[in-house]
Amino acid sequence: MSDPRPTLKAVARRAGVSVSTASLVFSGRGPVSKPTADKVRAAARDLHYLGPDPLASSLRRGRAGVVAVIIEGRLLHAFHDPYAVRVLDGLAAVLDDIPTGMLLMSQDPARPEHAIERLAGTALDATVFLGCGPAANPLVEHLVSRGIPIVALGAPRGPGVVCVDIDNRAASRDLAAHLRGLSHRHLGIVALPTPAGAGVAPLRTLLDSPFPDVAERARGVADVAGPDVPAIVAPGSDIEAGQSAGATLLSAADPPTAIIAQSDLLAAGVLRAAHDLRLRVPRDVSVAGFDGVPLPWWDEPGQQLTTVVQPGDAKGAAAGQAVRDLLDGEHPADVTLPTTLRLGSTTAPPSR
Amino acid sequence: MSDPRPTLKAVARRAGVSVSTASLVFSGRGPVSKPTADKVRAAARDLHYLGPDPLASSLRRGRAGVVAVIIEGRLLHAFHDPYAVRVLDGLAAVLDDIPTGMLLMSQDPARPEHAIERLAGTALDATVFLGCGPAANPLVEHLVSRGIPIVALGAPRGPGVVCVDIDNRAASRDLAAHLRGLSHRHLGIVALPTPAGAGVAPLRTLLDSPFPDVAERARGVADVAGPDVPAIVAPGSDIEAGQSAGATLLSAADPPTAIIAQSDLLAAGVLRAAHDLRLRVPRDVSVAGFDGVPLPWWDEPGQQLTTVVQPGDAKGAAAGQAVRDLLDGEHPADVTLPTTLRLGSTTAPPSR
DNA sequence: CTGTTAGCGCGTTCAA
DNA sequence: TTGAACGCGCTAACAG
Repeated sequence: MSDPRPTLKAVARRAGVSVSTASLVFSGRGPVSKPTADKVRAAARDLHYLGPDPLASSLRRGRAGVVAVIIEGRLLHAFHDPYAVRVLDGLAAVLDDIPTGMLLMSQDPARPEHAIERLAGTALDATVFLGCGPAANPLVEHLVSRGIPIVALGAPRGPGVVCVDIDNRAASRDLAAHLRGLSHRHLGIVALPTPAGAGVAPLRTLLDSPFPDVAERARGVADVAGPDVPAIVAPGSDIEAGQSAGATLLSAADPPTAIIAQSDLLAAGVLRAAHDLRLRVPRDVSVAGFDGVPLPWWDEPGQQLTTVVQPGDAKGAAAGQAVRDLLDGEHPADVTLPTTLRLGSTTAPPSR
Repeated sequence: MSDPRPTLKAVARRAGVSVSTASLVFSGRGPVSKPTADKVRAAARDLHYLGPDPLASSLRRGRAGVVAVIIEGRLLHAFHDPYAVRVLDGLAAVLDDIPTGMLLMSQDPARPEHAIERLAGTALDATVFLGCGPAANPLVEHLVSRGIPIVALGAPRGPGVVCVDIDNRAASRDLAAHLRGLSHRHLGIVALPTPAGAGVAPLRTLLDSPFPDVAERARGVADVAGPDVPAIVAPGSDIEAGQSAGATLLSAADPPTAIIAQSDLLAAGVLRAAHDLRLRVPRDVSVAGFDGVPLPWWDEPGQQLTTVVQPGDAKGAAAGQAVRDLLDGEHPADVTLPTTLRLGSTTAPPSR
């Protein structure tokens, strides 16, 4: 049943060669005469040898063939976001060529130390933070002192961390400028969820959020519309969260004529909230998002969300490249990817 | 910068004890006097020793602390499906306790052998197939001969594979019976995507599909409504695919009065197709799905898809338990989880 | 082109 | 309770 796996030594002995020669046959690195190689392969077949033990091989070469992909919070929530999935897909494509696998690790924000313990016992060549977390993370210190390269998609930040991101502030600024250009004077913001937030507050309170994407996107809007724009932190990252936050903003005494949500999923929720309140989009209220993910139930011909399109797959791929370079001993620079403002059908001049 | 990591030996020497003693301190297994233990820990701190090297530790113990999660096709498509994500989340929760990480591996259906090569070079304790694949998979043979335990969620099948699944046939049969009970005589099926399918064909052609979920769900319907029900294989697993398949069925000369889609996402597409054709659901056509995932843009008060609800998280958790048992040397039996038929607002008696 | 010699860093006997 | 020796399975130098 579970007989011990044959070893390279056994194969070598049966083939009448030395272990190192057999090793060369399987790794394909050194020059081996064809007859010898064939003898070794034949012996391997006889013994049902399936190649070098990855564990031993890893120990010897000092490479695990694994990068950890770290996700703040539950997998469930991260992968609910089509944008995160897209990034992961782009990352996978590049890592597959190294070749290196992706080890999924979720970090419970409630007890970040648990993640450290798990990480300490795991063989890793590098780590990729999928982002959406705070700028500071205790994992970083651990990884740095362990000498493990770190690539972050937006967060965390820090020395020793290669950062792949977009210019959140500029993109947000362009979006806000678009709405101002349409002569919207009453904006409203639905921010990505953070543990802190609750209730409507001036945008100013978000400018120093420990979450870089929240803070920078807020700054972009503040650059154009000032720091007093009413903002609400969404209670989650999904459509329902956007719906409830949108409902709050839109039911206010003097409701905004345009709402900027910090993600498309949240924007979709705002659209629903508007619908619930019998408000027409974009006639009664304009809505804009962030990410540029497909919203199949909304993006029909003639119906498309105004949003900042960021290249999820390119972001993943860039992170993969950074990992590759780091593993090659290079020191890749931070990457800032371009975004485009997509003018859809959900923004128009205010009717009042 | 990247100075060599301190070794256990170095720590032991500095503490004035032997390596094995130091080892006991970190593993916490053997009895060590408190003063010695403290000395060792102090030495570790001085040298910035962060615990045993996971690679070396793994080699010695013969455990990698990793299970591979195998996904047919691109990550992008798998994770687009909220159901798959839910399963993964349930799995993660259990594996976290072992503790074991999840290594994501995608298997390109176009060249399954590539996946074997990648697997052969990866240290693994067990594998979990996330399902949605054909019953036969060349990876299985490789894994079995390597002695690596396999848990499958529906597919692949085979000796040496622990299968965690639902009773697809019975669940489907119940669903079909519900529609027949409403006196629907003209059913239509939108099947999960398979490489083979194209165009409308009798249900009979699906009964022997190499994809177990497709075949069994088809059988369930055939049990009730016979093998001549018109069926179409969706060109993908997302909403668009369901929409195009639904459009085809509904534009036929004698369109069905009720459509069963083999997933909720496909059903959502069918709903859209009906909408496009100005058909009211459930007045003009009934629509049912499979999975029971939240469709936030559809599930409003008074609007809920009729579907088979299967417990995604329980399925993931059961798979995790099976992995745990297998790693403990036990031989867990196959698991069949219960489903429930949820009668929503998308099915009603036909009006013609 | 092939074989010999050294480890990679750690866990686990077993004897003291 | 501690320590010395051995080996997990493989690969990178070097020598021949």
